[in-house]
Amino acid sequence: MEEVIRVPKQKRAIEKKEKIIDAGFKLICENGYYNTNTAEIAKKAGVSTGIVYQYFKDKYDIFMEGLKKYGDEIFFPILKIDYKKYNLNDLENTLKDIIKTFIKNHKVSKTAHEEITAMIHSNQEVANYFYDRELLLSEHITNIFLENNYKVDHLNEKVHIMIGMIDNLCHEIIYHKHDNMDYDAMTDIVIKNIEYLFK
Amino acid sequence: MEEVIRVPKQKRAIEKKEKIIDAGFKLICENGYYNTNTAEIAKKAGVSTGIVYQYFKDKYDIFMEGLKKYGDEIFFPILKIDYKKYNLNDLENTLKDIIKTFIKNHKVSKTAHEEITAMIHSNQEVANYFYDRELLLSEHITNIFLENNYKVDHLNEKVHIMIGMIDNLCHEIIYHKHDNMDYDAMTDIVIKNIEYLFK
Amino acid sequence: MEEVIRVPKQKRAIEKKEKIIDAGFKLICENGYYNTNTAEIAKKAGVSTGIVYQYFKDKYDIFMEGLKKYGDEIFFPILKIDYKKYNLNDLENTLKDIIKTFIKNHKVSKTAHEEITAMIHSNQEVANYFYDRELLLSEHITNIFLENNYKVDHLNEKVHIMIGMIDNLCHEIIYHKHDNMDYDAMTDIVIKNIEYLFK
Amino acid sequence: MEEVIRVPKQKRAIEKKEKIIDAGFKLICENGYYNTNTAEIAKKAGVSTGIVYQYFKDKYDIFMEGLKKYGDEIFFPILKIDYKKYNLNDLENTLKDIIKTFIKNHKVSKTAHEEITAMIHSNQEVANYFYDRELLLSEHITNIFLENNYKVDHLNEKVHIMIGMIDNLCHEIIYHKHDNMDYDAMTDIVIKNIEYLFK
DNA sequence: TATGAATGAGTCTTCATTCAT
DNA sequence: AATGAATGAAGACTCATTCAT
Repeated sequence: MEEVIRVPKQKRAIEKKEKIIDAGFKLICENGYYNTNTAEIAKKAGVSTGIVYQYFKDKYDIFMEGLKKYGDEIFFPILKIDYKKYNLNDLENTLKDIIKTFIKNHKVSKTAHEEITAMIHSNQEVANYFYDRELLLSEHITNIFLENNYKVDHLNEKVHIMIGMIDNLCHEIIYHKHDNMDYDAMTDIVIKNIEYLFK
Repeated sequence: MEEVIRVPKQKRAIEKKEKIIDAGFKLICENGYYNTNTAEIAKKAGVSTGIVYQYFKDKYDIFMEGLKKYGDEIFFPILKIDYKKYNLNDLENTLKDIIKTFIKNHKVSKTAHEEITAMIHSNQEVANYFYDRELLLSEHITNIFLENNYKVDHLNEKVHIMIGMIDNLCHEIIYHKHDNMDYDAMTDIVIKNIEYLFK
Repeated sequence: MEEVIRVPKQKRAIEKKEKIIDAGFKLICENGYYNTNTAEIAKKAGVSTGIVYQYFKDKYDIFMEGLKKYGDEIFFPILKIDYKKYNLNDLENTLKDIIKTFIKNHKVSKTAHEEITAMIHSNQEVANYFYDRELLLSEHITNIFLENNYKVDHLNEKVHIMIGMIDNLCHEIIYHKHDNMDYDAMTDIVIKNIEYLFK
Repeated sequence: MEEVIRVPKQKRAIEKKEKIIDAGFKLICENGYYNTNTAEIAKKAGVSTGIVYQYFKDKYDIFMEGLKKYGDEIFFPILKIDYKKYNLNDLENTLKDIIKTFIKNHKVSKTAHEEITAMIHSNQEVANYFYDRELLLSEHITNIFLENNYKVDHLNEKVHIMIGMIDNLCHEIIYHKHDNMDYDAMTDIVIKNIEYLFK
């Protein structure tokens, strides 16, 4: 019976913790770690400053839990893609699809990534996170090719180059800071290049 | 009475200002803006904390002057290259040369860049600096091609793609975090790809 | 609406209150008032933090009730001794007995006393408690002598001196921090001195 | 030349540091470590909160420096006495002199001691301080006797007992909480007892 | 009654900036 | 011009106490 009564309490507590993570991580991603203080986080989460420290060791802990919770989704959404759905016989459309996926979460990801990047140097845990995921991303994409019987030399290297190209392209498309750029053309060029890469 | 930021005219004064910029910018690039305090900067510069504010409006100003002074050298050394020296008939060696130039300053540049990137979002001036230089870099490289009578469609886009590829390649080579990568092969692949791009 | 401190009447409630007093007073005696927090007390007592404030006005109240409950037992166990049992014709053995009694509870008492003493200055109630008990202790011991027809001048003063000597002796014996001390000899000397005192 | 100019600055800085120690240690001795906050200390010292941390690592450091500076003077003034001045042939007057010395600084000492005692348990450094001084005090008094060719058994033990008696006596005299006490008589009794002790 | 989540005032400490000298 | 001591606002974190359930 006690169990039954306690459950909603736990649920509420969990929800509150989630709210703090969400608020904290969002603020940090938007404004940076040092431009975000615990009072703001608490306020945005709709809680008092005190409760924050009931759920988290310190401010850094909030951030780290946010990174664990949303990191993949924000920075590496492509990891969630089921590569079995791809048919690399139609590489062009596959790439277009991947590019679309990249773009979809790229905007928030890029800002967040840049606000956070500085922490990679001062904090090993953050550095490890990104290192691990980049490795996974490479492996993941490589697997897509392997599954589709793409047999090329230096697959690892080529995948890495490809990811970089797509990443740059997406960044460019999203921010399109350069008004003398034709993004459709750019996309085509990138795709052609990748096709050349894996020929 | 309005505070007056002194413009040093005497040699010693100028040297002092330079020392502060050098010390401050170096520390910020290495450890980040928020992990560097003015006392450290003054100490490393060999001056008193008070004098800092005779030459600079605030801590941010030190950083900004450092960026103006060293930014190009660190982040965009390639802008300093005389493109007339290149002969694009030998594109391969030209690219190898460019890659070498990138790599040379890339290491310090990359750490610095990552420590600083976060400031792009909170500060328009920093954002503008990088935006302007990226534009210049594109133009600069584009000019190398134009000077060498490379006439291709979408030159701007291709140059941008090329710069991205080189940038990624250099980053990978310098940090070579991935032990399953063959960097020589990777370099060759990138060069081949760029050649394909401009064919 | 005024807060009401509940006076527990049901057995379970009374037990709960006792548990809180016991846990709280013990922790405070061991670690000090400011090094003990209510969460710890509640946890050690096996109750929720909230319930504490149903039985006690505040943290200080817990301590004070603990002092009232255990103070005599810990700090003044000698007050519980039935002085009729003593035969001061055999002063030596009587003193040895008293010393033994002192020592028995001295260890816990001394730590507790030292952790608590600071509160004497900031709180009149605590000060009064110790003042009253010291008085009682003097009276009590004095009575032992009176009952045994010890008629000496300045009995009050002598009793006070005696208590001090015994207290110091016990403290020394228990902590025996000084390795150049012969505690048996010391005890003998003290007893001799007290005998001299009441001759 | 620089040296010459710098000296007064250093002097002022040292004075300020002293002021903080004095204010901090006094407040802590009077009100206790946990009842004294850095803002109060700074205010009483006539400085800003910030400067405190230029001179001291933390609040505890202020206390500890105060203990080192004033500890002996407050808690063990007798250590400063030149024991060569004593002639133990006239033990009575010597003791009266010692008692006077004890009493002089006893009042502040006792309050301070009690406020501080709690820290002995949580902090080894404080514990060591008092342990060392008590040892020194014993040695010091013992030396007075040795210098005066007092040859008795168990000198250490007797000295310890004597110090305890004097300490208690002084405490009683200063606070004279017990209105049924004749302090002159008590002093005489104590002196007689000590004489008996060393006979 | 009982729970334990929640509150928010209070504390220590840091650091960009100012000021007396 | 130069020093470095001084300022004080701001931030992270704690904890006695209250409150919704």
